[in-house]
Amino acid sequence: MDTPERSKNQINTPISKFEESPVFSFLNNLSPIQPVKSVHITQTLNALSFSSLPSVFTSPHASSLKESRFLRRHQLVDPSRPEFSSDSEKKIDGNGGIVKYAHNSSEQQENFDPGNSLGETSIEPSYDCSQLAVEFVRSLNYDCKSPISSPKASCAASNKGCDWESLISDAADLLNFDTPKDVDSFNESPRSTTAFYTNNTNNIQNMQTFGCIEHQGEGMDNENPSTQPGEGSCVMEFAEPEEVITSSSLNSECMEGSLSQKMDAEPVSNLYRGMRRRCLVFEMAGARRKHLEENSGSVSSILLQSDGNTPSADKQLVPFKSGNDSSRCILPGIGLHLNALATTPKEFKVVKQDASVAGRLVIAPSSTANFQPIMAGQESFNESLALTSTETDMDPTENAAPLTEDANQLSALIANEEFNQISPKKKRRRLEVSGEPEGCKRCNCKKSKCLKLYCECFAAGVYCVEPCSCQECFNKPIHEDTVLATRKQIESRNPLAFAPKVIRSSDSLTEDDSSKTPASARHKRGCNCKKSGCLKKYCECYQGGVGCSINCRCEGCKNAFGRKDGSIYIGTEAELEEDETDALEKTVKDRKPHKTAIQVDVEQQNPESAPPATPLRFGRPSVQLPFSSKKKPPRSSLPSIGSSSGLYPIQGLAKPNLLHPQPKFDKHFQTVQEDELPEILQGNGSPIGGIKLASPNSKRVSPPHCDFEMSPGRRSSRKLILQSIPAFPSLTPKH
DNA sequence: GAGTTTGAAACT
DNA sequence: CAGTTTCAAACTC
Repeated sequence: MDTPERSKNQINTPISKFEESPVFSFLNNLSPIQPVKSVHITQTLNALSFSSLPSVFTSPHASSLKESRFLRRHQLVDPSRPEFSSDSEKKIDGNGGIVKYAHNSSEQQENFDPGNSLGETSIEPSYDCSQLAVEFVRSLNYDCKSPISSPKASCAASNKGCDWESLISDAADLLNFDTPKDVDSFNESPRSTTAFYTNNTNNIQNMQTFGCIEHQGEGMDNENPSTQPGEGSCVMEFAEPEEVITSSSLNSECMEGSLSQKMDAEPVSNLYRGMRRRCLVFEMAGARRKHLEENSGSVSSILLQSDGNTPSADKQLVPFKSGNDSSRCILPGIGLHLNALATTPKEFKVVKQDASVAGRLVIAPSSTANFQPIMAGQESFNESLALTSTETDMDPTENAAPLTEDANQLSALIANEEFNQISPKKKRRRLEVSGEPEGCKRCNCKKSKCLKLYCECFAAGVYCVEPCSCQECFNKPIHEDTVLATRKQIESRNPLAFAPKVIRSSDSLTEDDSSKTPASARHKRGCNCKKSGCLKKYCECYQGGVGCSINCRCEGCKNAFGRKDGSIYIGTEAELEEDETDALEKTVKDRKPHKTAIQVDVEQQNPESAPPATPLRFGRPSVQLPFSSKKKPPRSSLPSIGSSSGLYPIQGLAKPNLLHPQPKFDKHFQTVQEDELPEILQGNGSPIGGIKLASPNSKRVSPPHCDFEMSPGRRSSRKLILQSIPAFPSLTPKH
């Protein structure tokens, strides 16, 4: 797989959905070249794109589901680093949903030999899927506005697609998912979400000619001399694509029409030009497969043809590359997926987003519950965009332009990355200043070797990337074994160690109760702040954009997102003084939130009506308060986080989240599906659950009962939560 | 950019 | 489980 040939192939795939546009022809000429950068290209595929798809299509659930299903690894494009390059491959086991990171290492390469399994198992069918995948990617990209086209990503994925079985088997060893469901889903589902994507631009032409996805694969093979049947194709899994297709009612007519349009839309958005990080994301397809089966529609038939042959393909990991920082956050893509996952009730299993960071590799969470919030904010944002712009996305005219830009911009993007890499800190600051989400994580570890939870990257389940200024870093693909072993060790100590720190109730719950209140989201363990008053990012709750809860042992909590005591702060001694000072703020703030609450209600009632992009949606009402007047908001951005969980009903999609720019919040927002959430969390866990937004004063609407109820006994809830979490373990890889 | 503060993570 | 140490982010200057 890692062979140079493949890399070349990857590069070629620019995909095209430009067929009609003159640009397309131009690209075709160019495409074959860029083998080196191909990696970048592959990376460019963002989870975002995937996430976006669902948004595009009306069914929110589907979207959410998809995200959950995927394990993603994001890689930043780094020409200098082979590791991140196309070489790294992702594999998912059909059975176990096992994910393995393939590295450049010879071993892995051997496993991935293009010639091997690919051709046999899935290639033909895969083509169909590939197109779908491509479309998805494009659509996603378009939504996300990631400059990099899905094609690249697809290519990377596809290159190794041939070896799926072998890969899967290997991967299985590395990562095992406990959840039987996933496995079953994979096995059972005839369809494979994975699609094989041809690298060559020529393929695009073929596709055009054929007009149908089914034919695409063939055409591609024929025309592309360079691409070997097995090798050339890139495997991508799209949980969503299928859904999308079904939802959209893809017709045999097809792919050309709607799909091509979608493809066009993908185009790279200018937005992505910013820094990019490589993120590898592993997604688990299992859940999604189930979903597919259920949805198996006309479209599915098309897709499935290939899949049926290659069940494993579904679980393949897809490398994504986020176009811009936001994208990086993978979580943009990732983030979205994460969010979706959170929103999605049943199907999602675990995804780690490194999410936050676009460019990082996401390590499959050992624990089922692990969703890394990584780009959640961005994702949400993307989704929102997608939702709002679905129509526009479909518009071919727009798409064409972006694509061309992508090609041209690719070099520029790479340059940007390099530039960014140079000074991580500066970069970060820039991003923060600019308001970009921080989804991408960067660490500055000096002693932990990035193998402890001190390391944000490690804690997020992602590999350190160049932007990191860590020393003696072991959190790199090269040391995969070490990383996995360490993770395992840490998890043995604390199964929830890699679980999302912030848990918000899912859609169903949120819609009625919690959703309206910021309280819906809460920190898993709660904070222990003593001096910061939970008003600084030292506080994990605050950092995560959520209010403190019963679980918190903080002193003098003033968390703008919600005090642990509830709306009424009975405060600790010291706070009384502060309260006075805050009084003014409150007066102003309280009203704002109130306003927002109303708006929220409206949205909930008419979720579709409200445009996602509206500023209001960005943040929770409460969120704004904290930063108002006196205190300056945290550097990065205000945590709009909360908005997602509590305020906005997640119905279908977490629209509000999408808009949220902040990375960290997003990151924390790893969502857990309602179903999955322990009852405690859903109900008891968030004291707020019962609270209604309407309360006039409450900047934060906390249920009155909280104050009274907050007895020490309540804190026990924390323990309960932990217990509940174990339910997710299935996701954790077995070793 | 260096130094300080802070609280989580790790250790005892 | 509590106390202490270590660590790196967040923050300040």
